[in-house]
Amino acid sequence: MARASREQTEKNREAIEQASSRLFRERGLNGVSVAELMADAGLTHGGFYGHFSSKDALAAQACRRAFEESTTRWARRIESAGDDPKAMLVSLVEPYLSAAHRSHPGVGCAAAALAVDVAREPADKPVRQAYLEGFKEMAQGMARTVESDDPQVRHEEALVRMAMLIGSLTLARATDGDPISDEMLKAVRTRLLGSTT
Amino acid sequence: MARASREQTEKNREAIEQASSRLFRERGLNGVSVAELMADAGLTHGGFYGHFSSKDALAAQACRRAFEESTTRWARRIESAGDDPKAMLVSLVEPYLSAAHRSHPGVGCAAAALAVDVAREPADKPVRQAYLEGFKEMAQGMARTVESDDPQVRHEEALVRMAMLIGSLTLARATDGDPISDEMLKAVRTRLLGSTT
DNA sequence: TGTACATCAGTGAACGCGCGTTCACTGATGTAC
DNA sequence: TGTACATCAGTGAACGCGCGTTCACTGATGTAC
Repeated sequence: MARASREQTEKNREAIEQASSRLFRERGLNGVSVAELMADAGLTHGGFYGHFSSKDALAAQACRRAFEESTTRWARRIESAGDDPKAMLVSLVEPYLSAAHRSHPGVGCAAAALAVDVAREPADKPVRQAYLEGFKEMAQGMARTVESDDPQVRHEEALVRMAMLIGSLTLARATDGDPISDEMLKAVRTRLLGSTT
Repeated sequence: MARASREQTEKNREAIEQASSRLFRERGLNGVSVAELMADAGLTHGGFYGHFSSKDALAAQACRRAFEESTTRWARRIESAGDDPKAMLVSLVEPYLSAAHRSHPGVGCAAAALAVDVAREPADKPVRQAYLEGFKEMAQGMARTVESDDPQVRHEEALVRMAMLIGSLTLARATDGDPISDEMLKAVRTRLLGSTT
């Protein structure tokens, strides 16, 4: 295989970003090598630097993409729930605190999967800015589910709910295999949605 | 330097565990090399395997030690607060959601610092069991601060609070440098302690 | 539309480097008498 | 208590390996006429 068509080149870049977005969430920013990412995209490692200037640059792009997935999914769910804040909240929380989400971090919430990795990156790494923007957008989505006319109240409540969701999911993943993992998801689901849901 | 005395050997092992407990929390289980750990303890890397059978074995031991720090601290604070559940809760939450805790993960909560790393480890790695036991002990401490006679209620509420604390701290670390980081800590503090505190 | 050729996306070997782990060695410690 | 020597904690070089990145090369793609 030699020179690829413009169309194919674009597809390849797409494949690299998609593979990275998934694998970084599954194994962490330092848990996947460039060679693995490229192999997962069906390419060899040498071509990587034709698409990205460095692994750090890709990390930022993959982070952006992972958040796009998450925010788009949330926006769709919020739309489907109509104008009912409670229904919106249910549509976000139910899938978030599910066993399926716990066991598939690669296609799950970027804010939860990448939080600790990003926290350990130096302040000047591009991935931090990408995370910050993505997280703010998710929090804005969550704010739409808060029943209040006060934007400040909505903002604060949204942050509390984000902390609960991400904390719960992260802890459920770390304790997966033990009953307390399910208990963790259930306790927060009940707290956010009420015991009847 | 040749053979060390029994006393010195014990001190060295202690130093390795302490360095690991701190550095693993700061940089993650895969973010520190054996050589760095040993250098931090004032030793050269070759002697490592006289103390531990593998880096994995040390990771489990360091995890246990980090949790011991955290649970001991919590137990001390709970004792100091007397029999007042509200005072107990304040004594745990105030320092937890502080800027100091955010900026010093190496001496901070093990459950928050290691959660994502542990979640990515295979089920059979010894560090997972160490995390699980440590987390359960912290949750039991938190359960003592819940005002209820029903153990089930205390357990569930403790899990919700753990999720809020760990989620909030983790997100505050990932967004450090932006105003939303402080807002995150403050929102959860207010929610847990009330606005007057 | 057909031909000649410059471009450049992807390949795979290679770079220096740091990793976890092993091991021959050193010499002070601990022990046997 | 003093002496002779076996033990073994720590050293530092070395192991095979995989990392991020570079680069000479290939040959189909895209373009100029």
